[in-house]
Amino acid sequence: MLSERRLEVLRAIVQDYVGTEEPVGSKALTERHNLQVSPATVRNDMAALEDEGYIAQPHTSAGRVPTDKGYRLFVDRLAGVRPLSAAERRAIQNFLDGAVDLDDVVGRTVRLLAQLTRQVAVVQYPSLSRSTVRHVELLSLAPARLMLVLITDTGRVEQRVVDCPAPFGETSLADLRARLNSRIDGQRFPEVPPLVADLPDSFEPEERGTVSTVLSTLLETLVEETEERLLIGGTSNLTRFAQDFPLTIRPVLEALEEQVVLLRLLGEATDTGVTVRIGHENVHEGLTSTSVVSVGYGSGDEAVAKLGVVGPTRMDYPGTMGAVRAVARYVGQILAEN
Amino acid sequence: MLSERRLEVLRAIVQDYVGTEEPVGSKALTERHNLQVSPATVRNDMAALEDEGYIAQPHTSAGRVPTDKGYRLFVDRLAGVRPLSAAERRAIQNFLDGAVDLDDVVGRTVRLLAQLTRQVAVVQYPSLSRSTVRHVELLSLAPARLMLVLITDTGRVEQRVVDCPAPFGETSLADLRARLNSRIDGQRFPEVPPLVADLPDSFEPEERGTVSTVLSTLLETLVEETEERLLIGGTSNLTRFAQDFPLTIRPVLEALEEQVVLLRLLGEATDTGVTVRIGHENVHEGLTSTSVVSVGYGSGDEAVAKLGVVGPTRMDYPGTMGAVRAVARYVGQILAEN
DNA sequence: GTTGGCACTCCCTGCCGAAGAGTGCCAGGA
DNA sequence: TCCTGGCACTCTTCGGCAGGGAGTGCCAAC
Repeated sequence: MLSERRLEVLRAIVQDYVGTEEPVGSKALTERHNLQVSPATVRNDMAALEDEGYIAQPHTSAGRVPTDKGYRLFVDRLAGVRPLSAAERRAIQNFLDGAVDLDDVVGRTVRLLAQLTRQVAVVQYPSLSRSTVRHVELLSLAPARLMLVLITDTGRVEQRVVDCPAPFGETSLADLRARLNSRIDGQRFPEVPPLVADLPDSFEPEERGTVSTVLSTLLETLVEETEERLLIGGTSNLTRFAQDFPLTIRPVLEALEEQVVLLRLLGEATDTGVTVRIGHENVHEGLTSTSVVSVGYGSGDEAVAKLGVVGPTRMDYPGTMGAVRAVARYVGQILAEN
Repeated sequence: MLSERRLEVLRAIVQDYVGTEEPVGSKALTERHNLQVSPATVRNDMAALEDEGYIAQPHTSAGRVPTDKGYRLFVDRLAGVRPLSAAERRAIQNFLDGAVDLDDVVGRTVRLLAQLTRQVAVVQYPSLSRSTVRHVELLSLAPARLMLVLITDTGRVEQRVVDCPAPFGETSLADLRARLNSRIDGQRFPEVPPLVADLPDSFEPEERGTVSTVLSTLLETLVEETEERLLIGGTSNLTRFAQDFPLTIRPVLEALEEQVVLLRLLGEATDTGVTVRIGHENVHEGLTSTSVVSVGYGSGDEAVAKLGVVGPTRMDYPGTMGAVRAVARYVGQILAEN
């Protein structure tokens, strides 16, 4: 078990390294932190921390750098989440309040997050699978062509063109529209299929084909569009850690272009609190030198989507976690208000 | 006036430099290109080209590199647009054919373009200002709350929530919906305002407030959303020219995050053909060492939006122009089919 | 107008030595 | 048992310097 002071030394190393971006030595450490012991003592502690795998030396006779394991300990036991200042909170609120629609909310969120954390921000669109149906609309585009519009409680809108097997009259259309809405309004997506299964039966035989087509398109939309969309921003922040540049940044940019990878990254976030994945804890190869800080957000108690940031393992964890948590909270409020 | 052979030398320099990414000398040039003259002669030609400002030396006793002016001459007079191979064309067609809706079309296009050109791709969503109204839908969400849905001929859907000054009955709603559609269906956006100006007058006094609110929201949407959205992709391709890395790539990434800058870039593209902006021809500071190849695309004869790629001035212009043109053409077809 | 020859310039690489930062270990003291 | 000062050692970094290579510019000859 590590003594209290050794933990303190680790904390100091992490803080200094995050600040200076350079390996930190024993002398500098005693000068900048009020450790009450001499550099020699710190050296002993550092040797112990190194034996345990919490820190490492880039080369003999260089200072120490935290390992992934060291950051993990730091995040779990040595650091809290730094709350944002009142000014920052006001800025978030003001910025998000200006949004006009869902796209705008997500767009603003990603910019805000990138700016606050000075890192790459990733925001997932509110997932359809956990949202509820607010309204289904059917429009006639041509005698045998309809447009299906699906509106969710999070403000998301999906539309599909439906080619009907036979012409479908306006009155039947209004009828179908009304019945559909009365059945599935307010329902969650997974609950929809059984509720509409018998709808074709209540129509005239010659209309059943069209009704079935409409329904299967609707169900397809519900399933397909559970495929989750993402927005990312702030990639230019990657250039801030410019040292081992091309080698580090390339795979990260590539990983960020793959939705699948990102979704899995965010997917690991739990509903309840801020999740941090450090370095090699990220399975994807290109991201082993980055950390991901993510959290769920939603209009109510339950998370409907996730958001987070991706940055170097050498990041300001307390500040980043604070910013991510705060942004998620405000976005949730905004969604709830609409 | 430059002699035929000097133009040939310039073309050879551009081609070699694009291929090798290194300054090209007289000897290598005579070896790799069938110039029929000796290195010494080429040196004379190079000196002349340098006097005219078409090429430059990074330093004394290095090879020559094309200047922006050199690339310009190359693009304008020395190179054509390289058509894509049949296999490439098939690949484009297949890839785009799989798209399910407008978002998907744009998403696929940006990925395709990035992959084909191995550069950063930018695709503008079909602009609302040149599209026509296909349908307007009004839904009642609550007694005094409506949702306005606007569907365009390019398949784009915009929605807005409207808070009404007074409750609005279902029959009035249907009435308003019908009148709106009969007036503006198929109209271009700029033509809409005069067509609906007198609509409130034909309603009962207590309903006029709501009708006006709906109309102003509609007009706002038409104007606001002429604010054009963009999708970009393939930023990891920026890492391919890894030499003067952090300095070059940083401002480019920053520029790419600013919609305004990108819109202006694409906006310079003419409707008719592929436009190329080389190096300093781009006004934005961060993009002076990049070239932009862009073109308009649309479902008919007229361009409804632009797309293009951003890459180093040292790029394969004929191939890039060919790819951009081909992709634009196929996207236009896809849009026309829907 | 073209060509071969030749001197010159400049970059790149590797090598060397000095300086600096940081460590590990040891012996002495509380 | 733990802390401390001292000291030798290691390793990186940086400037200076020489050698090799690539490419040019110019000149005289064809």
